[in-house]
Amino acid sequence: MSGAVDKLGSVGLADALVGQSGSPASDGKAPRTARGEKTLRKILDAALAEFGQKGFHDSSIVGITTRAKVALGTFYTYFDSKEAVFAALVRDMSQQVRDHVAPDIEGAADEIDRERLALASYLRFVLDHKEVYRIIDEAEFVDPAGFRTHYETAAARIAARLEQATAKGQMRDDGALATEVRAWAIMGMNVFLGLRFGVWGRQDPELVAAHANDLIARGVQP
Amino acid sequence: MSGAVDKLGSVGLADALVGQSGSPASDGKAPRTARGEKTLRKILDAALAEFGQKGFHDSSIVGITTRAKVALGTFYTYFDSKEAVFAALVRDMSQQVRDHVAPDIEGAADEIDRERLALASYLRFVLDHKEVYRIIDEAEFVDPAGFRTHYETAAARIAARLEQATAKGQMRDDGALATEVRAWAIMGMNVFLGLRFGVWGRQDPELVAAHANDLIARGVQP
DNA sequence: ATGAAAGTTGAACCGAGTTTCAACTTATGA
DNA sequence: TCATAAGTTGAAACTCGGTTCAACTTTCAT
Repeated sequence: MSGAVDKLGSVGLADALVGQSGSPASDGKAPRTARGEKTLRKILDAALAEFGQKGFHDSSIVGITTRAKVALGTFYTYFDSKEAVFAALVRDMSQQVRDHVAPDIEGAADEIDRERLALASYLRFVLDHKEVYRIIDEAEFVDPAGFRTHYETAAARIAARLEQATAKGQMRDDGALATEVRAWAIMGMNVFLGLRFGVWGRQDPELVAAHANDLIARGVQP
Repeated sequence: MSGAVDKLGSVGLADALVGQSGSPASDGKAPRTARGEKTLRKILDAALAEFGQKGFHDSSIVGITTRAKVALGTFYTYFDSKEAVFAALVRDMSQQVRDHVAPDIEGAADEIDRERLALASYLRFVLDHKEVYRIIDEAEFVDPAGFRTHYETAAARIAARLEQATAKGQMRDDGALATEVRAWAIMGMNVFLGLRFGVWGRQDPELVAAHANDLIARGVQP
């Protein structure tokens, strides 16, 4: 619930700044020593907590540096602005979700059941990382590019799995548009079930995922 | 695209302030004359445009009053704060969506097809009122109560329709949880398809709705 | 017609929070 | 060991936009 980055097993600190491909906003901000690396991690942890609890608007740099137990000015050694930390965080969190779900969907009986495992895994993740859910959602307004990338990437992953299902004859082939519609539909489903049964209320992830998967597999027909 | 409130056929101006049941934030702010009513409408129209284009953070009261062509101080005759207009707008927009969809789903062949009509109608709405989509989304952070009410109400409406479907033997009865899961799943689907094929891209609503409804009705099975 | 109520105006106030910066401390490697 | 680079500090400058308010104008009921 407290949601420190290291709790989630943060991947690549410098990466959060520099991004997977190319530079984000500015360079020369990456830490050059182990000491700096540690400070950067403290700031990211603090930012996650601050933004997750108060949202972007009500969060402040002072709030972040206080939590991180560093001086105000230190913040600007690693980030150009409030928006910049947020963007770094979005990239990081987006990666977290991916890395959490990936191993959980490996041993799937069939391609459709894989989606059930994915949803269950995602729901479990939301259940103990509500802050992450919130931050990604708020990215729609604070870091639109990061937001869009996050969802387009996720949709592409789902679509790829659906292609697999089609190839294996486990899914009806209704053309490319159908596949994309299904991918986005499944993603929207997952996100809203996360909101309803992970953030606003609590419910057994396996149960919810089972019902949802039933919908995907057979629809609602009697 | 410009999205004036009157373009949407705004319902109850005073209602937007006072809310359907009870008072929102403050009273004594409702206009008492036709002149005041007109000014309030101008401000709400301007606020919709401003928030829709720039988002809450980058919007300003000055921006709103300039668009509305009224003095800065006039704003405070009708609203207590920036948050207050936003909340009023959310209530209003939430109503708009409902009122737009309702008539479109009346002549439905069967209960499941009703969901197709609902989605198609919603997609059409999003297509020419992107601002509304954005404002409701941003409500998650600016007016959480309004946001939650909007989606819980919408989910309840979908669930009620699904009950109907079950009663008529057009839907499998898998218990109460299944119904709620389905309702939220369908809602999430609709929202994300709106984002993908209405806000970010454009696509024939009827086509998208047909594919999505197919998923709901029969699932993806071969 | 006239006075009170409703509505309008915009300059000025105000607080809050971001960002800068020059002095200072710690680490590193030659 | 010493010089240089990296990192840290926090007070103060700066910005910006929300909010207030007292004077002024319009409307409307009597």
